[in-house]
Amino acid sequence: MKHVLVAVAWPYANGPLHLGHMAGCYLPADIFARYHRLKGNQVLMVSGSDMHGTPIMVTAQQEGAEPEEVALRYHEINSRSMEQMGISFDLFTHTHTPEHQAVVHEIIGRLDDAGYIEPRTTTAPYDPKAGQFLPDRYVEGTCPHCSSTGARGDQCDSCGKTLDADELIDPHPKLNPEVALEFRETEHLFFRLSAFREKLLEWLAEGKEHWKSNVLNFTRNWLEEGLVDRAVTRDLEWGIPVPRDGYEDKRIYVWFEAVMGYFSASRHWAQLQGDDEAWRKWWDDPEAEHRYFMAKDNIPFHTIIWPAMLLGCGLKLPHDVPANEYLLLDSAQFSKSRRHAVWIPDYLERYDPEALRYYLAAVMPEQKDTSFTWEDYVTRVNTELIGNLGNLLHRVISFAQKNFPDGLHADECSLPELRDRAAEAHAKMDVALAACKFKRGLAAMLELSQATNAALNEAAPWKLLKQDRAACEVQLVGFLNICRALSIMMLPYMPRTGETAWQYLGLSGTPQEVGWDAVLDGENDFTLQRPKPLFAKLDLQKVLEKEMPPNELHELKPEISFNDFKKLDIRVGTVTGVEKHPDADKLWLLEVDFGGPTRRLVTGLRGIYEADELQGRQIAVLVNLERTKFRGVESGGMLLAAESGKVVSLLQPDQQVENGSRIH
RNA sequence: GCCGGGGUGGCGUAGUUGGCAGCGCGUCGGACUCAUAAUCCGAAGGUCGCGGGUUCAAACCCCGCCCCCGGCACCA
Repeated sequence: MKHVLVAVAWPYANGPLHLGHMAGCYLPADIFARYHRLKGNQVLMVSGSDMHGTPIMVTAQQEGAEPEEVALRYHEINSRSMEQMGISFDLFTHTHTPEHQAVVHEIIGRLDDAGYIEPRTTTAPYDPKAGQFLPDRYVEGTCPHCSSTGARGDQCDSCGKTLDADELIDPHPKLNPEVALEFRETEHLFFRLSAFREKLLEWLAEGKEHWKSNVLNFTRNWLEEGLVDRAVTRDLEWGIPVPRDGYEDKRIYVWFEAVMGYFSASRHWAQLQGDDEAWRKWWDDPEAEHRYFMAKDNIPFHTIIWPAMLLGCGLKLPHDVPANEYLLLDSAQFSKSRRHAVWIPDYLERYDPEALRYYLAAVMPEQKDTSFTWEDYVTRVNTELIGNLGNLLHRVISFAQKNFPDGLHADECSLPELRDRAAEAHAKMDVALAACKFKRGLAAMLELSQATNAALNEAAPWKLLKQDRAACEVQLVGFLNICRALSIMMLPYMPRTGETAWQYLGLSGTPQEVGWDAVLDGENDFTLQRPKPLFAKLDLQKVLEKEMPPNELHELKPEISFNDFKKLDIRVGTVTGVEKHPDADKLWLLEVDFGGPTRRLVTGLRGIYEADELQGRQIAVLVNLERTKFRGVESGGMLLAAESGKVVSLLQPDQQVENGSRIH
């Protein structure tokens, strides 16, 4: 019996969860946790909502609400999604709790005692009118290198050099250009991340054979490039207070405290159990294993920053960080702002969570990005989940129940070969699940189901029934035992379905109690219940009708007046020249003829349109947009294009018109 | 440009100590009728991105190149 900590990345509480979140970390973590529980190991699975991110403040501002209100709202929504999807957290909390705050303060104290936290005085841009410090990117001024006027406090777009805000000449707040900025001294706490480079390299040097190569490579690369000490406090109001005099107006930077949630949630869970020390079984036991589940964007936080903190206070390091790649939607990344997403709450309104668990496990982005499409979802659910697995259970149980309503009995196993196949599949699954290879585990189970379908056709109990009823009964017990095995084996993937099948089989207790190692134990007696199909078949046409109409009128922007519209000067022009931007890979420089002198446009269409596709083409351009420079080159307008998922398509008049023609 | 991942039959994919290239969907033919028009059997279909090299043997190792995806730089 082992103690296994299943730690899952903390979702930002600024929006609902989508399929990518599920496939990326919550489902794999849950499959893993359920597998270990079935094995009889002690699992502690924790996560929660990250309440303090800047995106939440932005969302709150947009909605005119308080950050806490927004965060709690999404925390509730996401907690419910987790529950409905059957993600079996021992605790799904959030970072805006007294328990989390207490642990964060404790960890900072431990790091501080060990000499890894130090205050440093820096100068930062301060807006005297607003009475607050400003983030560098909200500061504008004249670039000391190229004298361009629109340089930001973090970088000058004109010459591309990175800057500090205090290098700018005549700095002012971007949002209030008339205010003269001051630079005031401000003290912040820094985490001496750089002190951990050697220790982290040592840690990564051995015993990491089971790590995914991308995780390991990515991490080593980061370390090679060197670690920079990072500020862990910020001049903000939303976040965890800093336990130090003089820091009353500051908060702990979210990247620093959110990862501590793994530890705080373990402790919080223990308190809720009524045993404040219960967490130690996972954190103090040298044999305990910690696994962290997340998508690839989170790798450095879990392989460098959090481990550094763990080293700094002498806590247990991750055993594995099996980060996934991304699940894409129709080959393009999920995106909240582009409304390119399938949200979990929307999915759950119409479809079966267990079918989604099946499908996402089958296409899980374990080695590389994979795609969700509704067509593929319907196909795989109908053919693999229902046709192969669901139908097998249904055909065996319903046939046996119909013909032997009073029960079946056999003294020995009538299908030794098939039982061997089951043993083989069980062993394969065991290896795969222990190594977090969930697609492989699922495939092993379906192979068994497929082989059982074949054996059933071969044995043809519906024929035998008429010739030798007793022999048929014995044979059916053999098949029912395979169904029994499958109903346990499917539990990590589809827990509710496994339980339902168990009930139809008329077996006592729950399959969870019986456990993983009892998969091959055979029963001699079955008294079945009349089964109903385990899954509902999907109709592709109907699904597409529901899901495909673009949600055009969702999230409509606020209404504007005709006068507002008249402010836009949109013209037709002809592209007369196309060149590459000298310093940027994604930008074209277009010369466009509007009937007078040509204008230069900088546009991000490189990679979408080839030069010869643009040359000579008429396009629609917003020409009175404020001029900005893109990596040093000024753009005289914005090209209009339609965007749908991955497709970007230029607008053009459907017949040749005079250059400079207005669009209205 | 830098970093990471990937290019395998129409589509989606497996293949980590180099040893006859597997699987699912789709297609075609057949079997069966217990089952959710489901299941099973068989067939067609692959220069394993390209070019070199190492080896008795390369999808796998080495070198060079091309293309795709993501991150950064950046941008919509």
